[in-house]
Amino acid sequence: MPRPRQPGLTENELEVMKILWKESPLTVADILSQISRKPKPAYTSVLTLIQAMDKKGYISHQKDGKAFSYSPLLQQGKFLSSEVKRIAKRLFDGSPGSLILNLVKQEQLSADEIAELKKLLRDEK
Amino acid sequence: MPRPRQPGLTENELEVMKILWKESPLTVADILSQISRKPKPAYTSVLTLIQAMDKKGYISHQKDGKAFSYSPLLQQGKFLSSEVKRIAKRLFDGSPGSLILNLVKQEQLSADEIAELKKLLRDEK
DNA sequence: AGAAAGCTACTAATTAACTAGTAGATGAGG
DNA sequence: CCTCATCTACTAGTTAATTAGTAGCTTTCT
Repeated sequence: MPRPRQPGLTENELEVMKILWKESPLTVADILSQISRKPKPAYTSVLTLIQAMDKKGYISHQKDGKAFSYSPLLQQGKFLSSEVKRIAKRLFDGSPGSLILNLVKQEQLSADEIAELKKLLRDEK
Repeated sequence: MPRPRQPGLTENELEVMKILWKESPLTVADILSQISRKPKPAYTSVLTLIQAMDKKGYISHQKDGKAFSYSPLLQQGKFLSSEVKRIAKRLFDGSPGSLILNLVKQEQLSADEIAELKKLLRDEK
């Protein structure tokens, strides 16, 4: 039996999506220029990655002059939601509360974040 | 260039660690009997996985009668902390606050969890 | 139109992760 | 002590993910 497909996005795929979420459509060259990972991958490596993402339905392409330009299909908000839910399930057996408590305990939050959190909790009640 | 090693634990590795965190030391047969994934993997598949985890330093082994018994070396608390930190960085560029806010917004927490969160936030201040 | 520049498609190689069989070692029981 | 059950070690095959080169097509510019 085979290696199972990674749920969600791989690291490289996420890097591309983050770039496209900021601005789109972009060509492969545009995306490559914004990739900070080092060593910077070859043009064709990014192309191959992007073609795979296209095939998986994460992005779409349209002809734009000489090159293809790509746009995100997977929405950032939806991805974050599903990912956060998946993490909670994976690590805390589906209890988002446990995840949150763990986070609050170990991280020091900014005053602004604490204030906003308190406000959210008030409304929740 | 190669495929990079997955940071943290893979799904199968995590399943084994969860079992060992509940009770240890355990033999391969013990662990296999507690694996709920279906189809249940072959004995030798679990053995291979466990040997790899041993090599990676996640667990240790000692002779126990005929078979080896395994115990966790990676502590649950440490793993959760590092994992949660990694997720926050990956998804929210290192802002645990953003992760928490996203979680609180989209998940309905139990009354107990809300209470405990409020208490934590009070102390934090 | 012809040449240069750039882009895509195709091919190929590598490693991690996963799966499982076979053979040989080891320990337990009669 | 010998047989039987079980465990380990070794081998091997598969797919996903990643990397990048080469060849050929397409656009653009002169």
